Amino acid sequence: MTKPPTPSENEAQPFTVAGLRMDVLEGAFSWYIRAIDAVVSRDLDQRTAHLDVAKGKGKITALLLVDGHPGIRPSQIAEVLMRDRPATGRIIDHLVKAGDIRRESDAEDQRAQALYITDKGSALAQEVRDIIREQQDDFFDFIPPEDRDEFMRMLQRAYINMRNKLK
Amino acid sequence: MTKPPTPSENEAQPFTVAGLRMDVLEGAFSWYIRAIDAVVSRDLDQRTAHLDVAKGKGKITALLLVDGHPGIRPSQIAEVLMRDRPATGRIIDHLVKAGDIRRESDAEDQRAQALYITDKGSALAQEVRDIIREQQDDFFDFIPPEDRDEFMRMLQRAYINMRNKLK
DNA sequence: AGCATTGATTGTGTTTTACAATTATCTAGT
DNA sequence: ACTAGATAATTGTAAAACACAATCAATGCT
Repeated sequence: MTKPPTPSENEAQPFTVAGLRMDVLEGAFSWYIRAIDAVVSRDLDQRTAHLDVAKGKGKITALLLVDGHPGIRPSQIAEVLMRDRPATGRIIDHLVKAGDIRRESDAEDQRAQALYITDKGSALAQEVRDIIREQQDDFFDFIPPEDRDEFMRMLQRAYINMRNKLK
Repeated sequence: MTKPPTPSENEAQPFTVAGLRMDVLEGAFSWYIRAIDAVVSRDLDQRTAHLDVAKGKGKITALLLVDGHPGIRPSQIAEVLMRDRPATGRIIDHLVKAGDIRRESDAEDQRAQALYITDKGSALAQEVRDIIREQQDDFFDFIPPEDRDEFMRMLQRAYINMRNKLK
């Protein structure tokens, strides 16, 4: 690939992918967010391929939420996942069929369900947590530990900020 | 959104969504990345709903790449998008039918195509860039300008690091 | 010339995803 | 207490995204 004239007023490193300068993407946060999401998601799919939560768009989150919040309702999970209730219900179906969680009817509200982790699900949750930690160590090893906290705070702030603006 | 049900005992709020403590998600970068991606993507879909590139999973990137790299090949776009060639080909089909780009056959390699922006596409690209900039200003206004560069560098490093590990 | 490689398209089947409609339960107002 | 409206969840369905296999054409290497 020929070396193009470097952009005059742009001092950011014009880094390339497939021989293409990426500065044409307007240096948009959103593009990198999406790309990182794609890589991380695929990698996570591979690492969890042998588990009930494989190919997870929301199964992992649902499992960990139930594990950490006994008696949680499907609608609460839906809100965290930012999915509608039907989609969330099917994720829960899947986990129930696999024997990782169980449904009970909420004592305070007969309409609602209360979800609880099973022994099998609890073991699975622990396994998933280990996998997530491994992935984090592998992918973010270039960030020194003290900067990881900073990065995490930045992501949390972005997430909170965005959620607040949506309503 | 549900009402905040926990102004009772805790003052060091550990960060909740829908009344649920989120620390059960293992403080995983990947979870926040995915959530932010979902919010940003939906918002971008709304902002571009009236354009040819609406509902874009890759159309916007493809358009900007062609605009910034005259003569680019579909396979190069596929590599940036991290999609397979069939998926990329259909995105290009869509943009060609809409009259935003045009195909020519590459002079150096008769198998390959060389893609060029049209006047219509060029105007669209400018419009898209404006929208992206607006979105960035809206969503990341909580980050002071000097920290935005830092955040951006962090994202770029994460992206590069991940891509390198995939090979 | 022969053969493996690369660029691109078409076709197909699976999986997501959102939306509408339905049932059951709760809450509020009269 | 009773009705009206809101909320929790499920089922059904249609549209869209996505990956994989097969095919065809052009290139390059030996």
